[in-house]
Amino acid sequence: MTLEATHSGLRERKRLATRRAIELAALELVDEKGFENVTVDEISNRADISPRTFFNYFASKETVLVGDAPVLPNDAALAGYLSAGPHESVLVGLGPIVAASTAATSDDLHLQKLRFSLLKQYPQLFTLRMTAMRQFEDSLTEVVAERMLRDDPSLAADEGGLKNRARLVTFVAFAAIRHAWTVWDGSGASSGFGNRLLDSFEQLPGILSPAVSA
Amino acid sequence: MTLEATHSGLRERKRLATRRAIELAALELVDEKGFENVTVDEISNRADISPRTFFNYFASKETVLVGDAPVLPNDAALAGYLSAGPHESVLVGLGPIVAASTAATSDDLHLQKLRFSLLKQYPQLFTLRMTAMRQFEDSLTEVVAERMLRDDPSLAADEGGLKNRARLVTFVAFAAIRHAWTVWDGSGASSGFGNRLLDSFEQLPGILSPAVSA
DNA sequence: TGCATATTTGCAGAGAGTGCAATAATATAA
DNA sequence: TTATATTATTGCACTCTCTGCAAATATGCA
Repeated sequence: MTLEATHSGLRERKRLATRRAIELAALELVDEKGFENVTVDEISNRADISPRTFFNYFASKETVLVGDAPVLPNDAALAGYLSAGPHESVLVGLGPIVAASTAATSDDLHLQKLRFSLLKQYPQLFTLRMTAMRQFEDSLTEVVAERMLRDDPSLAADEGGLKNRARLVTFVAFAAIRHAWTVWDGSGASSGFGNRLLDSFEQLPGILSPAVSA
Repeated sequence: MTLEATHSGLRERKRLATRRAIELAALELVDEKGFENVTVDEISNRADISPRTFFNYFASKETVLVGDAPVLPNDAALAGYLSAGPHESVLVGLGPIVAASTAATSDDLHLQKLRFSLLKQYPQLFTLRMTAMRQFEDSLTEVVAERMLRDDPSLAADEGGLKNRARLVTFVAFAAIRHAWTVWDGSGASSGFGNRLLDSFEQLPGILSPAVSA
């Protein structure tokens, strides 16, 4: 139910098909020839549209490659996180939520793999994707803040402090996401990315411990 | 002692002056009119050089704005971190090193403030700067790995695991850097950025600890 | 069918960025 | 100082990205 997806007239379907054709053409071409050796004209040719139409769908040659940012699911996992109580880590508990968010992609497997490979290969694209995630980051920060508030209602007294603390948690969560990306070897698709993600989250408390458990 | 800085003939000094003039012109213009309303031609005009020369100094309109990435200092602080021993946190101890690295800028205060303001205002620029920090990130990861090895020589058995662990530590350190940036209000220059940075690092244990102090 | 609305396309043009060759400035050695 | 080598600056032509606008085309709906 993506706003207009239920309508699904001929127009809608054609638009989606065109969008997908452009993405596919772009990803394949860059995979074949390298980012800097591919022009928008070529992409448009392969996708059977005019160059002008390309820019009706995507703002730039980069944005067509990075894909949509994840969206926070409004489901049971989220509710569970919010009410987990003060004995569960505010940080590690974020793992399953992030995993659920990133799993909900409209891409098929082929596109996903191409994207992943390109994001690893071109830091500029990876970084652009991270920028695109800012909104997701903000939603996450709000969720964390609410969870903290539920765990300890007295935090409401210092709203600014709460927000800052929540932001730090979110940033660290994104560090875990980056880590999962970096470590996940495309070939080792043996274990899905979701598991890899949870793994990185669970490693987080441990990076402190060499000093603590001494 | 930056490779050729000791030479300091007329040529070197002119080059530096030109570089600085371009940076200043670019930062001021973007501050005055907004990023998208400034052209390379305008920047070149104000800096009294030809547009072609602009691209001899900087690869793009963006790179002139973000400044150079920090470099790891090879000093006492670094040596202290490496030999701090297993009872000091591998993560929090990174704070002073990062603070020292970011403090060593060739920018004067005016440029620094303009840059900071623009990086906050334009996410694309902030992201570009983060990309530029990748090399610094790699150096940091190596330092962390060596420190871990000194703390526990048995880790040498699993080289891949060590590297991954060190990477996670570095990524989390960068989360702290981002946090410091986000929280630091330019106006509140009352406490320098260095202190703000240390503050964020010291908040990390409170977030990573398995459970709150319940 | 006929009308309203959305999509595609071509075209002209601004701006970013590059390669190349000419020119100017600086360094160096006699 | 002068001749010569090296490096920096510049102009020019060119490719590519991206935008505004208006004409043409396709779809939705009564």
